[in-house]
Amino acid sequence: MVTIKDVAKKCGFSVCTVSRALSGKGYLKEETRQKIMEAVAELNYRPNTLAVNLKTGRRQTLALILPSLTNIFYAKLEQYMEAFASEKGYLLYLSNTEYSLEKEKQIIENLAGMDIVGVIIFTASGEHEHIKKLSGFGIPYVYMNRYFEDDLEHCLRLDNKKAAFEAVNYMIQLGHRNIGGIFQSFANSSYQERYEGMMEALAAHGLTCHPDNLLLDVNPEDMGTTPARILQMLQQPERPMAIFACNDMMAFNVYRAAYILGLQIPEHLSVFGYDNCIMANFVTPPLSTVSAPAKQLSSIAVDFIDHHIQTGDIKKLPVLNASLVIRNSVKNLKDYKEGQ
Amino acid sequence: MVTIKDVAKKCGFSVCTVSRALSGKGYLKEETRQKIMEAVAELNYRPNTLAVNLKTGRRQTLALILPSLTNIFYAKLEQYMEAFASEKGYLLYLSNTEYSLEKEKQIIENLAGMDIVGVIIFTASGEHEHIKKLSGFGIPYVYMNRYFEDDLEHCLRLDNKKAAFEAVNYMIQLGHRNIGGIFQSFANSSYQERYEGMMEALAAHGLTCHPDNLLLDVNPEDMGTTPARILQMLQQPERPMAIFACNDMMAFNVYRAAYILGLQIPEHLSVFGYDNCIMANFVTPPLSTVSAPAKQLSSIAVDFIDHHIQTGDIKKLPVLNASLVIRNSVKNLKDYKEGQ
DNA sequence: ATTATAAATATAAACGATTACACAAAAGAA
DNA sequence: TTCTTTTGTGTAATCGTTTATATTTATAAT
Repeated sequence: MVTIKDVAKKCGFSVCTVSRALSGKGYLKEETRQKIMEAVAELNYRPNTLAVNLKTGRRQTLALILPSLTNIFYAKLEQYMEAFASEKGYLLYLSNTEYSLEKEKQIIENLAGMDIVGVIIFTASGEHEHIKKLSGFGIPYVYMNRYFEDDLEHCLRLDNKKAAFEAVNYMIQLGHRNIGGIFQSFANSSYQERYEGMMEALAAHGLTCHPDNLLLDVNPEDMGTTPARILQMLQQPERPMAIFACNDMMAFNVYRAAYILGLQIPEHLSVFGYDNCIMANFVTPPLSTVSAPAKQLSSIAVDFIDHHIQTGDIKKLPVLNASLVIRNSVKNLKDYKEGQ
Repeated sequence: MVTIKDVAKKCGFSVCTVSRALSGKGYLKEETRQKIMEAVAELNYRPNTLAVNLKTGRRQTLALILPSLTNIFYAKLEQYMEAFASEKGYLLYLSNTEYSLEKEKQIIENLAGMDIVGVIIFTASGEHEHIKKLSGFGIPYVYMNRYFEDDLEHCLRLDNKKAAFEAVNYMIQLGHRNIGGIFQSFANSSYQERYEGMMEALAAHGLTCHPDNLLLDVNPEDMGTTPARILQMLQQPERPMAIFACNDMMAFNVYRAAYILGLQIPEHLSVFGYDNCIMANFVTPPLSTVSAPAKQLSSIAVDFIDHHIQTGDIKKLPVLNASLVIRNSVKNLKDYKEGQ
């Protein structure tokens, strides 16, 4: 590696002068600067950020911890995060836990020693003691879309319950009565909230959901049993006529099951998703889904961390609302009846 | 920040002894170790990796530069890369250029100073002088799925031409004659190769492609004109009965256009994709596509970099083959004819 | 008891940068 | 000329670690 010392030797000035020439601070003869720059160019010198950051104490990297990147919702978020972070002068270090708590813990543990100044995390599990530790290291952090009663000031939340309520309510309004649901593990509080929203919407209309039409604790990564469970649900005599899926990926699983069974969406089966990922536009028919304000979410998260770093105090985090994006995956039974 | 000095002070031993206790090297009384560990725990001390890496010269981070993460193919690759990298003891620094050459250049420029020891890049453009510079900094790098004549030893290639040939040939075998194509910019050599493969397959059967059935230089990010161009192509009297798309995302655009026009796939229109991204499984009907060996690609790339770092020499890179994954998006016209 | 060896700890020099401080030369003011 | 002030450059301390070397103490060998 070529160091600042090599440059100094090459051009005959002191290390300090070279450093000055590069940073542009302090007095410097133009001629000297030129010579130094020449040497820099010739040697292909680049300052070692390890050393620079160690010396200056400037730490400029934020960590974004996601459970997955194949869920396109996270991929979209990553884009926004990167944009906002770089706007504020931070680099983004991306980490992917693959839904593993172990990996998450390991990453957090490493973070403390890395030159990381803030952490934005979509934790995969309900456990979060390992994350709270970051406080001890003086590293600001924010949980995305999670509800932890004992650490609420760090939770940037979405009103998942309300959004799910609205989605299910929408289906009920269109005349659906027999509505099924598919949910991932409640260890992720946001899924629990979506579940509660669904149940409340049902209850508000005096409806219930037959246990056979409710899939709980479904594992998104499991390409084996997940499709099987959905197929099974759809083959019962009392099968649901509409399904609320806890996220788009689950909704796409329903699409596939429907395809296999020869069921047409929305004619024979209605589906509602959650995430509004890009593919929701491209499936046939386009999926009606809940849209989380990814941009806003990202902007607030980065701003929260930045503010904490700059001032040391904790900004109050809002609870954001998601909205419904209506496309063509839910049949309107009202029109149908009237039309006949 | 709590440093090793603080720990030393707290427990009354020297900095050096504390360092030893932590690394487990050299002689150390068990009692001392215990005391030190207590202090470490009490102070919540974590070594500063900036300093550690600066001192040890151990640089352990590889950079993976992708043009996008919303293209799920890249997301999948990221997963494998991370797995293989961590297997070899590297961390992965992920960077997303959003298809911008400017951003790519900027990232490369920064890399030289960061504690980055190797670069794996899917460059978005045909320009690559900025990447070749990495050699000057002593940073190993590998281009993924690109063909650069003047830097071939760093190109990990897929035989895109062959794969495209096979895909189009497959459609021809099933009886298709009027086949259209959709391609992104040829600045990305891999798309040019796919184009050539298609043309060769056509030519091999004495077929050609009407210019109106060939969309070139389509911009994947452009949600405006891209769909419009596809719709237009499909509304011509001489519209193609089958389409070879340069990647799955483009194929999904065709799906959407077909949905809008009321064309059924594959009954009225056949489609072949390229990438075998996860969603190819979930669209209706499941998409036949070219599958790049993502795992192998990742493994070889990481191994190449690692080998270069360890030994200093450049391993010869192979040209990998992609394979066809046949699902249900291409109609079999032969059977159809015979069936009638 | 003396010496050699092993075990436990400390001192101090790095790693590659930044920067406070010191110093010298040139320019301007008296 | 002499004293300030400005400009240009160098010296050396520092960031938080690791580690070669030195030093002390305990143990074993003679």
